[in-house]
Amino acid sequence: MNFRENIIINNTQDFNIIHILQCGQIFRYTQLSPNEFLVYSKDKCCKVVQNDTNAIIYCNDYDYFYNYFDLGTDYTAIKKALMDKPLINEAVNFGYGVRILRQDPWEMLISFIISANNHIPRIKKIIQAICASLGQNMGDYYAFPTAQAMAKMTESFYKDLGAGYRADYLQCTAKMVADGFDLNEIYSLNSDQASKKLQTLKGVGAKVADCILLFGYHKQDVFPVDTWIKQVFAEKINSQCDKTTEIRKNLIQIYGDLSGYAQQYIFYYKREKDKHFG
DNA sequence: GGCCAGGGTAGAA
DNA sequence: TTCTACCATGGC
Repeated sequence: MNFRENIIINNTQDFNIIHILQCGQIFRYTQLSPNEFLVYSKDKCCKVVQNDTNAIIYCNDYDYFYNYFDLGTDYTAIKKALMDKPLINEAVNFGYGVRILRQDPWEMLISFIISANNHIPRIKKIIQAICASLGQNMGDYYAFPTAQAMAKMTESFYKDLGAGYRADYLQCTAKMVADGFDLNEIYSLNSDQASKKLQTLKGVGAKVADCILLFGYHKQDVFPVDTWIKQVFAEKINSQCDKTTEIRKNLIQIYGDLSGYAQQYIFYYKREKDKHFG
């Protein structure tokens, strides 16, 4: 692949590509070597090389990927502000290089509909299959397909790709967006209003809406509560309460406008710990 | 081979 | 408004 531009990041305390890619916010990337990754967004692609002293993003659209990796945000300050809050210290020390990517709302919408009650490896596989069959051929890879391209396909098409009972959600939601559901309007709404609007789309409930708002619209006052977060909440805060809405309300009360960041550090920490230490 | 996954929907109460 | 049964699939 040919890249004309590069972005050099000298502060590796606030940028670690492994933390960024494995904290559950993105499903389209491939590992080339222990420290080299290809990352895909919409119809674009970049290569990230992580070293001890710096990280380099090779791309063909400097501005897009500067914004995509949220390089204008001071994560040192965010981590400092989070550190005096409960539960977060170990998680931030572990996943210090996490950043919340500014991804495409439409891509997040489809990706997190697929994520419902699903495993991450399988989510990646289904998204890859959708791109390969409906996305524009970019030569070395496939773009994420448009709503129009996805709306043309039938439910059984998505079933054949392995989407299971989410096939119907994908078809319906793609058609609604292709028919004029305005994803840009969400930017101007507050998180509660935005969540309600997103939940009028099929396959989008409270948790999926939170993920779309956090990863697609960079709204930080939301806290996606999945099974992993539920486990942490039960272990560390309150084992009696298992109602998702109550857990979410509690966590947002603790972390406020930094909820989205806190969620990512905690999610990454919990999953990696379980992966390596059972 | 059974358990579980970045949960949501429809229908009941 | 809140609670339940049910949902397809495959990684582990």
